[in-house]
Amino acid sequence: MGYDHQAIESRWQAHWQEHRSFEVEIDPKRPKFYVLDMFPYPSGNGLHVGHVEGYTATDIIARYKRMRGFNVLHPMGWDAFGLPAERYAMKTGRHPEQTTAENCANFRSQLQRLGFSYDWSREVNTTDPGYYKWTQWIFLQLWGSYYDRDRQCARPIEELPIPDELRAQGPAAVAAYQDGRRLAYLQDSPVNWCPDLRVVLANEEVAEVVDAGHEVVRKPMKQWMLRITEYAERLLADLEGLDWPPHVLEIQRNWVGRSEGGEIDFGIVGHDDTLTVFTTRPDTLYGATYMVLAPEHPLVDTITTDAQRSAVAAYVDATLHRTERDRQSASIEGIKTGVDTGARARHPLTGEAIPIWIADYVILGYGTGAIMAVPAHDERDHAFAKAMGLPIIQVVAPEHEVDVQAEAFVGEGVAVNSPAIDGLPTLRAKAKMLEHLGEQGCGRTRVTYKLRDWLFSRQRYWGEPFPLVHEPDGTVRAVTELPVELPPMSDFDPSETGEPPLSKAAEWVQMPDGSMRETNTMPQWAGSCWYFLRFVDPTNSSLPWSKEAESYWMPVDLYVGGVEHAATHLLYSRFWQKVLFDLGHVSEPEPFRRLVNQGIILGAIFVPTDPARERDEEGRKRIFVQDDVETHEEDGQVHYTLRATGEALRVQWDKMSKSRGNVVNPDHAVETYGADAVRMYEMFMGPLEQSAPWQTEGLAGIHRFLQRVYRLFFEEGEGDQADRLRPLAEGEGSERQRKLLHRTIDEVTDRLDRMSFNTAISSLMVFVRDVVPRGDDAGNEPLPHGAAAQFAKLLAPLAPHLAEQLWEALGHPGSLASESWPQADPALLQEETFTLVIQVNGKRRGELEAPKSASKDELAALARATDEVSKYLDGREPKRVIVVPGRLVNFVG
RNA sequence: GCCCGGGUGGUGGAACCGGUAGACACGGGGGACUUAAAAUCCCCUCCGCAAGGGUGCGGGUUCGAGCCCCGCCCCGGGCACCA
Repeated sequence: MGYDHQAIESRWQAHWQEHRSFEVEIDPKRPKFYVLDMFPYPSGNGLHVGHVEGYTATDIIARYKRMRGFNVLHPMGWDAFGLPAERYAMKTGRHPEQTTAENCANFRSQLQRLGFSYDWSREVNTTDPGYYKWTQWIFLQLWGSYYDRDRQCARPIEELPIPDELRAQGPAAVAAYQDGRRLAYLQDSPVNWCPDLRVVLANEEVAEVVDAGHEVVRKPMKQWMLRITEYAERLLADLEGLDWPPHVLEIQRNWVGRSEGGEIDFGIVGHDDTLTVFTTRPDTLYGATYMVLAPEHPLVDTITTDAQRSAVAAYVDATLHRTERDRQSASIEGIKTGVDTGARARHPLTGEAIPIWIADYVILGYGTGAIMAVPAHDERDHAFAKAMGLPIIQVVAPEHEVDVQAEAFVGEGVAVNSPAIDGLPTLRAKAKMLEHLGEQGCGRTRVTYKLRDWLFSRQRYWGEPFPLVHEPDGTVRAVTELPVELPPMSDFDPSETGEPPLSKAAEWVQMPDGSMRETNTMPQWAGSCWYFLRFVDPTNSSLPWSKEAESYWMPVDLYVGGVEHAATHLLYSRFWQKVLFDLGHVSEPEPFRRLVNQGIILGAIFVPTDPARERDEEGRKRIFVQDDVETHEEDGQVHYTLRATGEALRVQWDKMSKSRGNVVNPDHAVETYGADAVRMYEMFMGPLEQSAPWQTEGLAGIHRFLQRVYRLFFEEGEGDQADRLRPLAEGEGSERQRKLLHRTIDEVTDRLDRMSFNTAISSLMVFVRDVVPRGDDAGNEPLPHGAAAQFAKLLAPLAPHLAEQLWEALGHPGSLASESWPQADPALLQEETFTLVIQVNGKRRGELEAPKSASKDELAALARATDEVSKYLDGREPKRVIVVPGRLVNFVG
């Protein structure tokens, strides 16, 4: 019969399911290990091999840690709210609830066929009212809190101190005061609106949508915002101490975008208003020759002179209608536009009147939305000054000559033309200037962040409803009865003006008491911001999670997923975790201790070798898939040609995508080669973090290895007879076999600890190759029973089905999953001799077997006596002899 | 432009703390078994006939560099009017 992967795999999958092998409970006596995958959006296309890579890695770790005695939490669920289900529904008329349920079932069975050891009793689904009840509950925690800047933590809104004069103005004033400080608040301001998708987007989402070819414009709308900016400093500081890839830490730091500088107040000629700017270069204040406000800046209206009013209005209007793409490309080309408001600012030190402009290179949301422009020392200001003919004054002098009229000098130097700070180097000049301004009462140090508040409402149907109602008097009230369920609807099209689909559910919106429900829904991130918390206690109906479960299981010890979530999901999750931490709902300020990003699995496409033929008549790229291509070899080189015409092609490895047609579905591979082979191949391709091409030949190679393993244990039965376990030797076998076994145990253990799965597999391959002598000596050292059993255990995390089969055949009842991990005997890892490399002048000239116990002098003497050394020293006495015990001897002469 | 990664055989990749470069596979070549093929097993496979040369290129440190330092080139990713 041979290695029948289908029979073996379905048998053990059924066994695990039947025996609930991977279900876990809190056990304070045992150390816990929480290993988590980024849960998938269950799309209609099903799982692809890219998902499988990350899931296999976590499964190996989960199984390994179980065998090492840890109580392992390894759950899976579905991030099932989102736009695709809704769009699919619009196309086909099938309700998202229906398609989502089907897709989840499909994903689950695909995952089960791969033999992943998830605790399925903990499965969660973000679209389940029993789940999103708690998403809504967390939202109400945010809505019900404010950020106490003195204590640097969130506190219930009831604890917000109300100034006496406000209290005197009555409850409406108090409510407005509170609403202005809640961590969730309504804001009426320009948002990123995508007319194609009819949806508003968070800042983090804009780039992706623009890349997909959609327009994004800025449009004023009333939106729910989350005050993530209050957490900027903590989101930054707490990155310290996380075991995350440096790359992801950098992305997070970039998003938070901390910068230190100062605020400077400018008076406005003829007005009482103060114009405050943020700058990182207060030392260049004397070089400020004009001011720039963001077009949306609230002061624009007040200060614009009548002569300039129409020009300013036109510019503001144009800015609002410019797309993000426009502004991006303008920035790359360095094109600057703007309009003079006619107003003049009073320089705080010189008293000079300098013009105030508006320009869209200044952004309302950053700093104060206004800048002092120092064209001599800022490239953008320089470009603008050149374009508008504004003066450029040098106030920083580097060691070498610079011409600031031609080009901005942005580096450090010594302050010049700056009476208050002349002669000071930049760093000290900055501090001195702020100190000086502080004394005058017109400046202070300040830290700003690029991070903006998080736009949290979407005009979609398939998302969590906000648990809020609007009273007729305009106040907002929380709904205490959760969940607020989505009303059944069949028409989800948002209106062109951006009215959410839920506004059409008239009966649902209208509350009996006359108030109206909020009709926006939450973004897809909401459900994924806290799912790792729900997994610790997924069926709790009275609490989102019990204190006990949370403090036992959290934080996540290992989190594996794609790097595409580095800015969004991870930042948002950390933010929610911190709010929950402040309010005492969780015990840790950071949710994910260790993060690993799996690489992308690449699929093959074929393109013409001839560059002239890369595109067809219509200018489209000509790409072909495996099925179009014929492969043949010549001189050991593989050549590809187009089957139809014989045209020469070359292979190109590209990210798998449906449009390119190079997606590999794991189901087919599982059927042909088996789940164990697919899992092992994905790990054998290379380091987990690295991208690698999917090559069927490699998968077949792993399959062959598993067949070899099978044959190592079993001999084929004759006729209808089942395969039989080979006659095994007692114990761990010969000295050679024992040494090999214990070296393998040692290596595999070390390599799994380092998540170096490809090299762990190579250790197993060496064991299988060498444990039983081949050829004529085959009968001399049969496979020993003890070694076979320990090998089965080593194989278990990587190829769990086959490992179970082997374990059972060795006479062990039950599953191997809860057996203990083998331990290497240190005595057997010690070799008595080693290969001593002999070098002369750093070049390798020979080697010999030397005893481990030999002293440096003895090693040198052994090496000195060899013919090679005499030959290459050619009669000279070595000037120096370097001996590295256990490694080499080098004669320098 | 700035900031992170990374460049090792025909291919995927090994190489711990600066100490035998190319483990383990894929592909290729040769052989055994077979009437034959498949499957399986065995041997060879960085380049070179050899001396020797080889880890993107040029230099440096060192007895010794894939690994450390300096200067480039290329690939991947992130950020990008953030004052």
